[in-house]
Order: sequence, then C-alpha cells, then structure tokens
Amino acid sequence: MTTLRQLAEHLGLSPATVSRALNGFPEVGAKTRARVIAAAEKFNYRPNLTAKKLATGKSGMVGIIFRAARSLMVDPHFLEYLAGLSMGLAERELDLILRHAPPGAQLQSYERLINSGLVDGLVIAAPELDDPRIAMLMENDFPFVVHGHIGDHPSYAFYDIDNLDAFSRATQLLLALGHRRIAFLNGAEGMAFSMQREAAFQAALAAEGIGVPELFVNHSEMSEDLGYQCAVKWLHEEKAPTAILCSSTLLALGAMRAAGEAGLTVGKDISIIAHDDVLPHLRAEHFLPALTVTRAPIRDAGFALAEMIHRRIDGEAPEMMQTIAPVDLIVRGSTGAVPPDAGEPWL
Amino acid sequence: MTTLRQLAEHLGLSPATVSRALNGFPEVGAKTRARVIAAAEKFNYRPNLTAKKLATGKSGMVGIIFRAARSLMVDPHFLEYLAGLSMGLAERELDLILRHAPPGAQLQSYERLINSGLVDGLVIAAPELDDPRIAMLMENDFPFVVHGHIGDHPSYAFYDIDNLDAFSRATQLLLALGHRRIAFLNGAEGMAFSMQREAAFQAALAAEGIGVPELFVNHSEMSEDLGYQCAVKWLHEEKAPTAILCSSTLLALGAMRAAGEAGLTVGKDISIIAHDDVLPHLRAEHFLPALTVTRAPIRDAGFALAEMIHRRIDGEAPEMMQTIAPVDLIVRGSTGAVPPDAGEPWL
DNA sequence: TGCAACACTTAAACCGGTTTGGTCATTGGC
DNA sequence: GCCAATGACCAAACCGGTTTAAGTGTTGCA
Repeated sequence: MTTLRQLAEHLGLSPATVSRALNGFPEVGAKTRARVIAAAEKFNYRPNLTAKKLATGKSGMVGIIFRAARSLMVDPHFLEYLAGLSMGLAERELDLILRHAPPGAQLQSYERLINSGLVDGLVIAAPELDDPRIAMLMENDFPFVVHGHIGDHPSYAFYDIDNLDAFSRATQLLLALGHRRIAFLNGAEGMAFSMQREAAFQAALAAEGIGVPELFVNHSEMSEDLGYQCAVKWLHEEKAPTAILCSSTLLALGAMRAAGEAGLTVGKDISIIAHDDVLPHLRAEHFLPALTVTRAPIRDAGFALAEMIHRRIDGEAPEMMQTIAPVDLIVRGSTGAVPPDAGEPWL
Repeated sequence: MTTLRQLAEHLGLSPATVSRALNGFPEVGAKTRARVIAAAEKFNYRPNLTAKKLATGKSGMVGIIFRAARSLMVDPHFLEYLAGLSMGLAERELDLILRHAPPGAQLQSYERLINSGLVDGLVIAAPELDDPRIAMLMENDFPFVVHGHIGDHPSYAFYDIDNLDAFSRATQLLLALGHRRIAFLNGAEGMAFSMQREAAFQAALAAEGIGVPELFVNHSEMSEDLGYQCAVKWLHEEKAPTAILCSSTLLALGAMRAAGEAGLTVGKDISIIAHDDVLPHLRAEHFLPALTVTRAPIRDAGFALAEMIHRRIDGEAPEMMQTIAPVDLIVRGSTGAVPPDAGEPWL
C-alpha cells in the first residue's frame, strides 16, 4: 500500500502538493499535476480512507440499522430497498454500513453509531408516531432521511409512495367492478403505510355508502402463508368476500393459493388486487392469472434516499426533500366483475 | 462529542493514561481506572472509531461486495445470509460495509476496497473455478472467508453445506419411493453448489442404473416463475416426470403451481422435493401440501462466516476454518410413492 | 542510608491524510 | 528599475486516538 508521503518522496515534492494535485486544487502547476497523477496511477495509489476521514471529519459513509426479530429484515422487500440504496450510494462514492441492533436497544444503537463518528448520515425506515429516533437525530442536528412519513408536513427529509392514492384507486377499481364485499389483507398494525392504506380503503368504501366488518380487515406481516391462512378463514365464512385487496404481492400469492384450493377461479369467482413493491424473484405479471396491482418499485425508494442523504450531508435543508412518489395502477387478469349472485354488501 | 483529550484534561491526567485505563491495560492504578471509567460514563464518551482505526491499523469493519444484475442481490436468500452475517458481526463488535459493484468491475472493486484500508477482512460468496478474487486476496495476504467452496481442499477458510449428501439423500428418497423419472430444477449454471448438487443427483441415479435426459435438468436462477415455466414445459411432455427435485423452495413453489394447474395432486400424482435455505416469509412447512426438503438455514452460514472472519482477522490460519455443515432431510407431504402406471424410466 | 526494583504516569511520536500560513521566484505595471 | 501581485510549492499543525520510551515517586532490601 503506497502512502501519500511515499509518493511525495518519490516525486521530490511535499505531501501537501501531492494532496492538492490529486484533489484538483487550482494552485498546482499543470505539469506538476500531470506528473503526480501519472505516478499515482503507476503505483496504484489509493488514499487511505480512514486517514482522509480523520483529517476531513467526513467519513463518506452512511449507516442503516435494522432490527432482526419480526421486522424488516425477514421481509424480502428490505433487500430490494437495500439494493437501491447501495447502488445509489455507490454512484456518489458513499459507502453503506449495515448494523444490526437487538429490538430492545434501538435508540441506544443509533446514539452509539452517531457518537462514534463512523457515519456522516443515517437512513431510517418505518417511522413511528413521535419516533424517538427522529427526535434524537433532530436534537443532535445529525443528517438523516426517512423511508416513509407520518403526518402532513414532517420536518425531515423523506421518500414515500402515495399510499392514499394507490389504495383509493385500487378500492375504486373493485367497486367499479361491482364488488361490495371487499376484504383487506393489510401490513402490520401500527406501521405508517398500513394506516394510510387502510384510511384510503375505508374512505373509498364509505364514499360508496358501504363498510367492512373488522373481521375482514387483517393486519399481519406480509408473507405468503399468513396471506393464505387468513384467506382460507375468510373463504369459509358464510358471506365470503368477493374481492381481496392486499398490501403485498406475497399476501396475494397466499390468497390466490387459498382461492384455488377453494375451487374459485381468480379473476372470475373472486378478484384479487395487491400493491406491488416489485420483488424480482416473484413477479406479479407471472402469477396465474397475472395479478392486478398498484405498482411502485421499492428499489426506487432506495435510490432516491441515497441521493437525499447525500444532499443532506452536504448541508441542504430537509424541507426541499420530501417526495411522495406516484403509483401506477396496472389492471391484469386477477380482477373481474363481481359474480352475479354475490353482490350483497356486508354493511 | 467528547474527546479523549478533553476527558484527560478534565481528570488532570494524560491522554495516555486515560486511553490505557479504558482499554484495560494492567499498568493503570485501580482507583485511577475507576475515576476514568466513571468520567467516561458521565460524559458519554465514545472513542472516535476513525481515529482509533488510524492509530491501530484495524478498522473493525468487514466488507461484502455484491453485484446487482442477475446475481445474489435479486436473490432473497442473500438477505437471510446478510442477516446472519450482520448479527454475527455485531456480537463481535464488527461492522459490515456493504458495497455495490457493477458486474464488469468486480475484481477492481475488491482491489479498491482493500487498498483503501477501509476493511480488515472480506466475505465473498459464490466462488468460481480459479476465482480471480480469491487469487488476488491470497496474493495480497488479505483476510477473507468464502461462502461455498470448490475442490476438495481449498486453501482458504470457507463455510458450505453438504450439498453432495443432501442431494444424494433427496434423490435416494425419490428412488426408494419408486420414482424412475426424476427431473431436476437446479440453480444457475456454473455455480459451485449447482455443480455439486447435479453430481450427487446423477450419481444417485446411476447407482440405480438409470439416467435422465438433458431436457429434464434445468439450470436457472431460483425464482418462482422460472420454476413454474420449466415445470409447465415438462408436464406437457409425453413422458412427464413423476418427481421433481428442486434446488430451492422458490422453484418448488413454481413447480407446485404448475402441477396444480395441470390437475396433478402433489404428493400423489407427482412428488416434489427441494432444498430449503429457510426463507422466513415463505416456509416450506406451510406449502400445500407441506414440502419435503433437505434443510440448512442459510442464516447459519452468515453467522458462521462472521465468526470465521473475526478469527481470520485475528491472524488464525484458514486451514482450521473449513466447515461443511450437515443438512437435514425432512419428509413431509409433497413426496409419495410413484403412481402405479408411471414407473418407466427415461433411460 | 543508599540503591535497585516496582508501580504508575507522562511527553512525544505515530497512523496517513488535509489545511493553514508561509516562502521564494517570477511576472507585470508604472 | 522598483515594488507589488501572482503562481507554485513547502513546513508544520492538525484530526483523535494508541504506543513507545522516558520519567517520577514509593517501596524493599542490604
């Protein structure tokens, strides 16, 4: 490993000049700069990032903390999110440090990470109401960005999708097809996005003058078998739903399995629609029948947040960085007109 | 942010003594140490990791590089692997830095990362025959561990599962049930594990005096729809397989969908068995029927590799760290005796 | 009492970069 | 021809820890 000093000595220059030459400072002569760059190339010189960081005070790294149990990490969406984030950061020559924190010690983990000076900024996900992490970061004036948001005008930088619009339109589509008994396989209780989605769903139903019994709104993590189990239960009810709205394609996959098993043809006997975060290994368009979805690749969120945290680290104000991304509605074969004899609403 | 020097000044001690007191050196007086620790606590002192790293030469970080296109990152298994790794590292107070590299610039990315001095060690996955990354790391004498292995006695530290045993036993189970037309939905071509698995499969068949046409051994990435598509194709053949062996539960999920669609009852008309890396959101025991599998949680690999890289960084020799983990065979409902009229082997 | 050994503590160098505050030649204007 | 401005470079301080080598002050033994 070549050091700056070795390079300088070899060139008969001072470390200061070499440093400036490589970092593009104007006060270096053109031929000197050329010599320096050539030598750096030749010796395969890479500045020691640790030293650089200590000198500049910038680490060039952003942190992300995940908790293990019952959380994002078991959720395959997290991987796509991480992929986008990581690729976005790579473009900006930032590194991602991924740290695990036990569920009990969340806040403490964040504090340790920022106090250690290891990272310039943080990316956090799944904000809660009065999130203590956010409060702490604001108080310390530490740069961070959030995936998701709560409230109308939070004072932090965030990226979210338009959950309200997505689930309004999805519900309206089912209503327009004549469905009156629409069940909802939602995400985990208490998550911001779940709440937004349910609000949209309920509002769309209410606009049509109908409602849904609590039984038919399920909150759970988003996995295939939880979707399946819940759907099985619903399909055994006397007044079974004629349509199921799902917060995730994984839930929809389970629901479709339950429907098939119950002898129902999806898209005809029962309609299924889901929100699709786009998991490359499990694509909605390859479901059978192809799944009608509201679509917003979660990888995009990662990309966007990478850019945001970069700008935040550079000192830009968070108020300019609040994105609510639009969501596409893609109608495919899994939704169809309600069967003629099953139009009775529950409420 | 309190610094060591501030702490020292406050205590009326030199930075050297404070540093020693906090790091447990024996030459510090007991009462002095107590005072120092109390003060550190009080001021919420956290050593600046960057400075520490520069001084000691150890960064306390290990790196993992993933490539995006067509690779692990789209593979949900990677997430579980990452979870295990990250949790294992956290226990050892090591951090994980996750870097993305474009498919074309793999080797270069590894070189940059180790030259920058950012990480003490690397974890690499999916080794290839004569892997240039491994050659480079060996040459630079840089600590690294590998997920998977090639050849009988590689000279690096690695963790792998016993693919040969797993796929031998899986194939033998199907043979014992009377199956003679067994197709194989394998992982991507050229991957070490795919090759090992196919070798085991072919050897088990050969031991019974039978074979399998090339058509019925498919290599692909491990996703639900690729499994589905391939299985559909197979089930339309005149001499369709009576059993399908899968390299992943995702492939099996697709195969089961294809079977159901073709009107076949899984476990009776057709048997399906898979290797299960244990994806928490998609559990084999919740398939319908429950999936017979060879089982080895990939999260365990992450844990094990975290410990290994820690020991490698501490200077331990790689020869002592070569684990081939056993695999469980769990028989469930997706495998059953071959149907009476379909026993003819292909070859 | 004198000297060595021992237990603590400290000053200063170091890790490898960046950055401040010069120095020394040129160059240009008048 | 003189002085100031400019361009190109360098010495040294700095970031915040660790570590070596060099003290201190106290104790133990002759």
